[in-house]
Amino acid sequence: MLQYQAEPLDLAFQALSDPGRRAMIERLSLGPASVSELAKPLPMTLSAVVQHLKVLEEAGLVKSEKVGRVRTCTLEIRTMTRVERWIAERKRFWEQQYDQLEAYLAQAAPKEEDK
Amino acid sequence: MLQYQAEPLDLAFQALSDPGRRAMIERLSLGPASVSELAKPLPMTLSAVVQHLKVLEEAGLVKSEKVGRVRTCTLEIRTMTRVERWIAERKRFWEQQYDQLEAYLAQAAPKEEDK
DNA sequence: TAAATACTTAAGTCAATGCTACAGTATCAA
DNA sequence: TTGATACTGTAGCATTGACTTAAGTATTTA
Repeated sequence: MLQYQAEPLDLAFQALSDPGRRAMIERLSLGPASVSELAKPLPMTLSAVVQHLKVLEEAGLVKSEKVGRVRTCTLEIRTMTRVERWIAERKRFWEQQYDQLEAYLAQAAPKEEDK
Repeated sequence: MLQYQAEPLDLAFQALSDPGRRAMIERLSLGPASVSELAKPLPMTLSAVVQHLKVLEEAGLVKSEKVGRVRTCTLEIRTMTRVERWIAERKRFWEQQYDQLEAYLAQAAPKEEDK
């Protein structure tokens, strides 16, 4: 699947496709948290959470720093924005095309209210 | 991975994580297309494209209809919007929290310009 | 200093993915 | 009716992915 050079968007969408990882992102959108805080509500071992965290960090969606024995994680909002933007752009093209159709229909058979 | 009941967002993010499938979405954002039109620019067999198409349809990102021997595919903009919204909401929470921090800092040590 | 805490790392397992090849099945066109 | 089009469907294969268990390593706390 990702045996070629994976691009940023591949990694981000892939990371967001897992409900556990999305739960972690949801928690982090409320503010920084430690690894065990992220793990607490999830039905899996700490080990698994650490692995999910790695996926999120490699996707650039989360960054973390260790102080003492606690690793604190924070959301990387810029990557979220990049993902949002990709979708917004596709929607924009779609709507443009839709507008063109409307314009065409309007000139072909103008509605009363548009005359 | 998806051995439990997969939710809509799981499927959508998963579908969007593949560059080939994103290319198909990009093409469809410009307007409807047949399966072979979608396949033409992609470095894989038609068979593979059909399989990707199935993933996109199951995620609700694309719908298609067959007329004669041609299957025409169109983008399902509403699912795109749902994905966009999930991200926008996380960003909103994040920014709220950021605003609160700013407000706190402002009352703790007001800057000249804010007095 | 001994015990608890908070991770960290490495196997190992098993299902899910992304392909290709190959063998169809309906249209449509001459 | 013969051939080309435009898919469709399935088997097989190599990778990836999402865990768990088990065995650490630093830091704090008592």
